[in-house]
Amino acid sequence: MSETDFNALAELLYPDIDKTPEDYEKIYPERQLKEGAKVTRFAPSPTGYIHIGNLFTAMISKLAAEVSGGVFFLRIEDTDKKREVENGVSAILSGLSQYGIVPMEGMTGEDSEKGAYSPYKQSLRKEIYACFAKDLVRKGLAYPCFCTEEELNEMREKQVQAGVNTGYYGEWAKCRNLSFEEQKSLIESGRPFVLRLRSQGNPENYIKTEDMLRGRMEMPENNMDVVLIKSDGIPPYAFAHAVDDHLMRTNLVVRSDEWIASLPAHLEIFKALGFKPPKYAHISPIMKLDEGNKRKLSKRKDPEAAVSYYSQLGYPKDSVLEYLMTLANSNFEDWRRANPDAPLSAFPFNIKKMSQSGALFDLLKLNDVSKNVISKMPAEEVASLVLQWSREYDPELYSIIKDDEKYLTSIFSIDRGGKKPRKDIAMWSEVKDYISYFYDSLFKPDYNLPENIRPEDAKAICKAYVKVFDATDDKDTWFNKIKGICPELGFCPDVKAYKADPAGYKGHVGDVASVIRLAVTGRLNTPDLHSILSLLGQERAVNRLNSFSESI
RNA sequence: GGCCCGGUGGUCAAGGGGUUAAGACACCGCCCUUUCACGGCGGUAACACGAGUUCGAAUCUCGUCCGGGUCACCA
Repeated sequence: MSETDFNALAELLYPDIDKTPEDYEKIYPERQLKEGAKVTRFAPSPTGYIHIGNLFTAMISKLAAEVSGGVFFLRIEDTDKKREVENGVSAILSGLSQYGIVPMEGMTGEDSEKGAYSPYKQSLRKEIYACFAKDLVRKGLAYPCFCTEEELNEMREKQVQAGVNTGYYGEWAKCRNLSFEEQKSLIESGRPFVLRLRSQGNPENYIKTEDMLRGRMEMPENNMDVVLIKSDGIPPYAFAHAVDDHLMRTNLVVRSDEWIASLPAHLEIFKALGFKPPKYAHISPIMKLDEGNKRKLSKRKDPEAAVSYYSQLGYPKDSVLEYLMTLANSNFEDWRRANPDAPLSAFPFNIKKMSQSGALFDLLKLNDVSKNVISKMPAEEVASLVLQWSREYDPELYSIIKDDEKYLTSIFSIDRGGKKPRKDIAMWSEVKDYISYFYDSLFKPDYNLPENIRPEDAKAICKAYVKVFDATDDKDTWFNKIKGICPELGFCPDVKAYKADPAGYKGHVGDVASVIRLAVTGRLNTPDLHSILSLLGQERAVNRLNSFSESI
């Protein structure tokens, strides 16, 4: 085919496209940013709720932009209408914003956006893609392919039988060498077609490329005549990626490492278009252990893949984010210990320090991180987050706690603050059980007396204690009273003295306290007992002591 | 299967020719302590395997094995 044929073909294929690539270069000029500033994007397809891996990449992209003084934007890749979901953009936006990720530019709602490189939704960029596609046709680097699905399948079968690589390439690429007349008549007859890249690559040649995390990589050149424009006029990922990221002036593409395999094709498309490719950071996906094997978290199979899973269980957003940070940069934990109160954004994130192998998602570690996060929150914040969470996910709990936020706050104030705060709540869904004994409607005790205490003694302890108990006592007075009833009950008020002579007593003051704790809370382990008793107040505490001694 | 990327304790990982091979989570023990938690101290536990280069290899090279990814008009 001659140059004039290419031009004629281009006109035939895209008669309505008047703009040239140069026009778009002017419309979307180079960004004026300082040296080294990274322009990154998060580019999901609106296929439903956001995946924890998506959140991870989004967070990394945002961080990379932030630490370099660059731009992080959101582009929606809605080029596959089959997979699209109603309100997909909103789902993504709300998923992100729940975790404090607000793009600086791009889509802001189902049909709204901000920024000078619009539109940020690929389905709205059809004309732009067509313009660059037309340009490639003109240059002889793209051609229409009229093969049907059946033909393609047939070809693939033959390739499998012949033991060669599958795909549309080389001599298998039937439509690659159609004459202009053939193309013309097929187009004019209305046959559907896709536009393919006329690959110039030879897999015996290797391309060298540099990945931000992996360093040098060598891969065979692409020789696939990949699809640039689908029969519906919309490009698949590869072409849209090249055009959009070039025009939006993205200079760092952070994406999951499953894209590595298609990098040679992407690079060839950039080259064909005359674009300078961005830098790439291919990050490893988050994995899980499934019957002894590692595999990528799957949205379909694994509930913990959806970010909603964590909201439902009530992990605070910072817990998830901090956990993800420990996976992203392993020095994060050291930094956090050194800067316990610094905001996440103060961390000197370094994308190059990211690990190259996929990390197993570790819920235990998440819990630990979360306990730390929650332990640092003021009681007011805990109360308000619990209220917020329960309103959505546990209406029963909400109805019980909603009317007295002050009381709720005092519950969470116990052993909070100071240098050694309690770390025993990892997620809000644990709270109901945790605070149950503070609410009569939740208090369903199952008294299990420790083996070393006889029921008669437990009864005697309650009886004696009720007589001296005063909910308004300060802590010292309170404890002294407990010590005070010890001797008459046969218990030792001093633990050390008891240990020196265990045979001389029924037990020690700790055992007495345990009985009181059990009577009042229904359990053997609780936060500070004095605070609990004060909060419960005289009447409720005494009632519980009495009903305890009746029921054992 | 071809191609690509990986492989340090159970998990996350530092370390890139000489280290007693960090640290965190989990687990265990002790201490503190009216319980639990917190905190402190200590412990169990790792360089996939085999060659090579080298005085010396977790580190460099090759091979093997294992794991992951990818081979669409999906992203």
